[in-house]
Amino acid sequence: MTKKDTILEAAAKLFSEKGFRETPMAEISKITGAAEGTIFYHFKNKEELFVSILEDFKKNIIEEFKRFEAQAEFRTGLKMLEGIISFYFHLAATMEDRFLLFHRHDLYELAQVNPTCRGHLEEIFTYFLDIIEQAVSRGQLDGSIRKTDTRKMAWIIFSMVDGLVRFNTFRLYEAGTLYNELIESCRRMLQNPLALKGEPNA
Amino acid sequence: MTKKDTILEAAAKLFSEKGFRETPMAEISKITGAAEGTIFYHFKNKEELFVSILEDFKKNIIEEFKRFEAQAEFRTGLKMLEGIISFYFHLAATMEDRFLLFHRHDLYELAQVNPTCRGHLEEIFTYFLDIIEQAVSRGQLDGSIRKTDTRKMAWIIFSMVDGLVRFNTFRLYEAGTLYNELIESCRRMLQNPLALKGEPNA
DNA sequence: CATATATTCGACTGAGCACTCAGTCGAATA
DNA sequence: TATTCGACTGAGTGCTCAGTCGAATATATG
Repeated sequence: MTKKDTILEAAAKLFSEKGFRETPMAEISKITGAAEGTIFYHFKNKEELFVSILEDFKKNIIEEFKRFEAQAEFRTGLKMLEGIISFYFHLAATMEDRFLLFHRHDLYELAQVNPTCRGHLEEIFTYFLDIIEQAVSRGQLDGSIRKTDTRKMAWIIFSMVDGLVRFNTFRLYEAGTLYNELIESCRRMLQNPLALKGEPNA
Repeated sequence: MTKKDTILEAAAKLFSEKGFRETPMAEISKITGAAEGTIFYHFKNKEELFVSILEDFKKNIIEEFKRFEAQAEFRTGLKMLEGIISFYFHLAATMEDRFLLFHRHDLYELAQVNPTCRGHLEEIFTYFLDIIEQAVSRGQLDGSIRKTDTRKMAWIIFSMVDGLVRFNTFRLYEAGTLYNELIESCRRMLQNPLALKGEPNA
């Protein structure tokens, strides 16, 4: 691992745990053993370092989901949606620190002034919304999901799922215990009443 | 309005817009016309000022909801829940800056080290969850809502609603356009299938 | 009116911080 | 052997900012 990567990794951890503003460059330097100058040699400034981390997160998370999509097979769109939600929970647990970063306000603030940052953030959102929407569309075709505006439905589902992950991240509630209820609620929200007989969910 | 109130008001606005760390005391001083020393005369330190603002927000929002509860009347628990969601959206729009504060990470960070702050935050959450839970319980009694764990259901609903408000606050999506879809989704999520004939929702 | 108390003022302090820059060093290349 | 390169160093710089302090002014009280 190069020194640059070491810095990137340590900074990601610190920014996640303590926040962007609250992490002095001196601390990154101390932890990595790299001199402060070295950090600025690799990254123009603190902001660019942050954006690099976000870019990595984006790449990682999309890659993970691509792998998941390629490997998994679902009988219906509804099942696919359940799989996506489940995988989102799984990722949030295994990449907990990165999700903390993703849920921090720093990011949304920076996105308002830094176009590169905004670009990455939007790509992440768009990606999630797209695959949710894709599952909903498929469900509408195969009859497992009722007819609605797919994009709007995607927003609502994403809001619900990500909201619970956030509560979990902030230790306000143990989201895992809500998982079954969440899936059940989604089913009822989406299910095509006509399909009840033909496609049991048990 | 006393000088203290002027400071409180201006600080709330600035903390909401720019964040806690990003708002220097000097700016609060400049805007209010109060000297920096005056601010520290009324509030021990910056943190205490922030917590005072949170306390005000808590009082205001709970008061608003109390007024709403007292005035509104609902035929069923499900209708009551729809009313609550609607009112939450309404409040988020009219008290937009305070909600921004409520959705900022600053708050959750401070809550982890400052017990008073944590206390207020938990009271706010508890209050919202309680009234949602109350509506769900009532719905279960009158048959408009299916049987589930009421507390878990409250978390899911709150997560969904607050998540959309947050997207709106951060200008990621115009939450208003999702309102109808949201209500419809909630209905389906909660509705007691047995009650469909007896209690039409139109 | 005198005295005490509450409030307000703003210059000042010192710590913290992002970022700079002149220079080191080891490896590659001429 | 001489020269160039570029990763790396860390003391130094200038600025921002929360919080202090002593003086000034308003308000209340006897």
